[in-house]
Amino acid sequence: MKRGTQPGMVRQEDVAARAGVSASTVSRALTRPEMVTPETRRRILEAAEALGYAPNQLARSLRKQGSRTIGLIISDILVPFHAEVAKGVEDLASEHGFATILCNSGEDPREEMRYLEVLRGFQVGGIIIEPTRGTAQRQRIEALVRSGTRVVEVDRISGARGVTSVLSDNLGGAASAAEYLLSLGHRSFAVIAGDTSITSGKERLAGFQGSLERQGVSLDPRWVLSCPNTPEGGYRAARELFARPGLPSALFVQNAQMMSGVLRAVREAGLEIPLELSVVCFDETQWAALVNPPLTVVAQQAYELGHTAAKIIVESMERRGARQKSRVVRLPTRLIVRESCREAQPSRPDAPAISGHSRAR
Amino acid sequence: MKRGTQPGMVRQEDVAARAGVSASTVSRALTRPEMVTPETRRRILEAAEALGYAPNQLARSLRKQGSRTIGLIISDILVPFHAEVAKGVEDLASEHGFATILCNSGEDPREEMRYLEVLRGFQVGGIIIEPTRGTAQRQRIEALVRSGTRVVEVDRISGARGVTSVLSDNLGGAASAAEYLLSLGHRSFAVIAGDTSITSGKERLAGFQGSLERQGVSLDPRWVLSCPNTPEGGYRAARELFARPGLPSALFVQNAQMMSGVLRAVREAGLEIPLELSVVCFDETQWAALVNPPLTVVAQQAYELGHTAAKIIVESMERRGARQKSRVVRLPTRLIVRESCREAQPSRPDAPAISGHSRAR
DNA sequence: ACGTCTGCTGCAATCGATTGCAGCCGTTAT
DNA sequence: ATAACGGCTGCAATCGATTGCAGCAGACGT
Repeated sequence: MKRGTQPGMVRQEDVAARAGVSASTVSRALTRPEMVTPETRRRILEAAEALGYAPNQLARSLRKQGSRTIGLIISDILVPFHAEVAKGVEDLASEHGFATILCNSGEDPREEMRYLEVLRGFQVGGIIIEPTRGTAQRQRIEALVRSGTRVVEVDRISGARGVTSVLSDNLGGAASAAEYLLSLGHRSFAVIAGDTSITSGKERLAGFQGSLERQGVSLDPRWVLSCPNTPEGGYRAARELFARPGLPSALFVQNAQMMSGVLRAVREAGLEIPLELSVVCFDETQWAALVNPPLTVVAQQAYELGHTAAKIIVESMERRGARQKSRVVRLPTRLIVRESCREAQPSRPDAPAISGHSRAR
Repeated sequence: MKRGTQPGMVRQEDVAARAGVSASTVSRALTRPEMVTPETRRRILEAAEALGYAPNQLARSLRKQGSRTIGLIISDILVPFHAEVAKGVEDLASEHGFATILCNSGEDPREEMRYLEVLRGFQVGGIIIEPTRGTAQRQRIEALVRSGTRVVEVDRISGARGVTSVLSDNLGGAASAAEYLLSLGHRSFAVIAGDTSITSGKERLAGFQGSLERQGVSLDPRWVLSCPNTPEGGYRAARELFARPGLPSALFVQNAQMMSGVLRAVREAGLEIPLELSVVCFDETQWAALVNPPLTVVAQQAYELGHTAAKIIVESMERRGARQKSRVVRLPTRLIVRESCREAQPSRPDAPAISGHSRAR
């Protein structure tokens, strides 16, 4: 009767009964084979197989004080960059027998805090998070770390002390874009910077600007636009830029989400890339090579970002003694040159307002 | 000393001590407020807050015989369609206080079986799976369902009895593509069908072909190519088609992954779309409107697919009495007309082999 | 032949939250 | 005044796997 309520529930004890041993022995046969006579072990495995036994991870984790689980908090799995990070995490996790709990914070600090709490409740072995700006979360993260939870940040830095971060060399990546444009002769630039309150945005802007300045070229702040990191944000920013007189000859877009919006604006404005405007953007995507013209981009190693973060957590769990010390891992970026930039025209007297020719269908 | 090992671990008992009650009362204050005096409850909540208490979900789930968790098995989170499904699942789950465990099967039946087992071990409340072909998995799924685990299939059908499936109206979607092309006057067609051993591929092909036949047009099987559901697969299939003489005037590509490969082949072959070839593909993507020309596609409600599947599981858990009966939910598709098709030329004497002009950069 | 050691197994406590049952106290009806 | 009742709380068992400790058998040495 009692058994009937959960027909599928097979416990170690059931396996033990069938194999004629005690539950302890079953446990040992499964987790520490060397402690059990081969013959006994064989009988137990056979019984387990016959009954379709699967160990109850909840009970195991409860006893072991920690589950083989990694919590992943990202802003939005629909953004290909995040999906790649997630894949990297999941691959490494599953390779080591860990499960991945996926949480979409939607860039909302309150959701992020809630998830942090939820994951703690699940006794996860570690948390990988892409932190939003905000001191409340930073403090929460610090508290978690102090209480012994392993936390690794990806893509951004919250500023919390004692946390390891894995991210791209945003400075270097943006600088390589700047250098490339400079080498083509460009001297006037616009930047669609996106959300500069998060570290990645800040770093990319600083990298781009710094590289220019090292070459004695200054970036006019009126041509640097902040906006939400979304296609819509990019679209609006681009529209605003294109509506102004004296458009610079080159544009740097700080991520691919915004870039897709920029392309829409480009199309609507009837601008010719790279004829009238050279463009480089951060992030490689499936479609960067498919659009017209193929885009020159700064590629991040998104998969490796996630993979590395997960590896740090798993390794710190395996050798459980050593307390992880915090550090920052930077993964290099790579400039992929395609066809969205061309040499700056020697010296147009002064940049004429872009012509208003009708959209080229 | 013992306490010192896990400094962050606060238990109900600790909260109870601080509030001057027993652990049972703490439990009730948290989960069944009406059973506790308001004043007591207030003291308990205060103590919990002060100590930073978070309930141990593992212990709770162990006792309750089931966790508020949904397992999601998909082939690859990098495919935008799957990411959207995942987002739909995660959104609904988190709305109801469920966590989502993400598993990438990589389309590998053995991985899929392994994950099924892992998820059972986690005592998940339900499993959402995108099943690969194969009888072994079908049987495993049937066994799971018999043993009381809630399983919902998305996007595809494994054939397992007793399972609810949520998928797109592939037949209707493909038919709408066919009808549209027919209405433009096309009479000769090629299809890049992808993997026709999985139900979605099979259904789309059947829908396309069926629609043609109802109009008295037949589909020449030599112009129907199977291939892996990947960009590379689409690329190779397209190359093969383009190398043959007598290319039909319209092409149907059965998903977006393959479509991105097809575009590459189109570019390399120097084909003009829609001038020399009209194209429709299944799946809406971020980039469908960005490429040249913007693609006419059959859009699926991917997010809703995941959302609906998760809802079925959550609802069946809430009213735990009722055993879910299996059913099939079909979500409609929508044809989005852009610019990748044009009217068929009245009557070219006979389709000339495509010209081999050099690649237009 | 006896003691000792090694290797395997079982017993029982444990992880933290939940819940049936019983006890306690104050209130109300008779 | 006493009985009955209802509301709130605590006790202790429970979920399933793990593990320190002890027991037991067989091997080996002397």
